[in-house]
Amino acid sequence: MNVRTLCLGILYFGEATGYEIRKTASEGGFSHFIEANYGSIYPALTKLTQDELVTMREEVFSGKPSRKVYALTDQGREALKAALNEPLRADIFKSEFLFLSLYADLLGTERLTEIMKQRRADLRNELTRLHDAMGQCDHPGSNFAIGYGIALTEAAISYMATHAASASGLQVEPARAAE
Amino acid sequence: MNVRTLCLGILYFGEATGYEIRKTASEGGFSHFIEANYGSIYPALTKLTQDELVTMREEVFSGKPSRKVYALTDQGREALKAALNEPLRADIFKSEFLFLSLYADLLGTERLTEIMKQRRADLRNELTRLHDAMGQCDHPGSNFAIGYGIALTEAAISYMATHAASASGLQVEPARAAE
DNA sequence: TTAACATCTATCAACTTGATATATGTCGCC
DNA sequence: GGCGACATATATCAAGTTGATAGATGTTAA
Repeated sequence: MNVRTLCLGILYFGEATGYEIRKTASEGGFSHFIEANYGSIYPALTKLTQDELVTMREEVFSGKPSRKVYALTDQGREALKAALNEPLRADIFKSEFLFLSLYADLLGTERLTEIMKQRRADLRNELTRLHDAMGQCDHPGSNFAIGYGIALTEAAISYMATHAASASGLQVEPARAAE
Repeated sequence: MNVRTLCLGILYFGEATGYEIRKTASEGGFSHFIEANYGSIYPALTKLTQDELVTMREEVFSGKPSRKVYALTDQGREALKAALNEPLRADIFKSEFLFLSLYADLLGTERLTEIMKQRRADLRNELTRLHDAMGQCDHPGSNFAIGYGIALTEAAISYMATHAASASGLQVEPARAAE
């Protein structure tokens, strides 16, 4: 899925500026499965405007930078529908953390401990963020997506907890804590 | 993390061709958290050879296409260590499936049912693949990474199972199956 | 008042993706 | 034997994305 479809999808929920689209994608309730940067969003919005899938309205204020508010057209709504009926692509998951874990023997206990601690903190924060997002939202589709995120984050936290011993010393046999 | 570091990391476990590196990254036991294509691997290997972080040995066979076997140098091993001590980047997760779930009301029951069914099948396959990978491997770091994948895949399967009712008709209130 | 942070636009080099092309070997099957 | 499908192995490239940066202004807290 490309950023153009992503923009259409976010604009489906209401008009927005490029800045707001990025915020929704990268920091909002959906940020656990979406990502987009300015460098792809702004060109996408320009292209979508040209193709008349969105409209652009510039709000100009004296002595303030203007904002460009984009909104979905009927054509845009159809294009979104069409895109949603394309063959579904597989999820993408990339984890530098897991990559690092492969090289535990190169890392040293201190670095390893720090990484594991950081990861546990990150997961807890993510879980809080997701619970907040769930609380602020009663749209069924969104709840399904956020719930999925919560389920996976909880599983990750649980895995980290049960593997903490082997995690801080991966070179040691796992799951044989105290012999 | 860039593809150069990824190549160094894979070559740490032994020499390989570009083809094999891609296979390890995209289909091997680590493919649930790593990804790389020829278009990034081949340029990366060329650069790494120039920088003397890897060596290249060309195996020529008469009447067979030659293969270029790459191996880590001592400098390369140091470069890998250095890269592993860089600040850790956040995981990346992108899911077209979850994105789609946001627009359940645009989709129609049939398409939605098909997607959910497909996803359950994909998750089961992924779990099998991970269990196989776990069985073929007794390196502690790898087991930790694969175990993490198994834990999250199981959580996803479980979530799909408990939310199947609301999933095939997201426009309906979730978690109120049989009233 | 001053620094930090938020809103909003936009750009761009470097990198990655995804598809494709080329050549040959191997395996199963009728 | 021959045929098609798949595996090994190289490589390229347009199009798209990332990640960092720049610039202008507003707001908030110390």
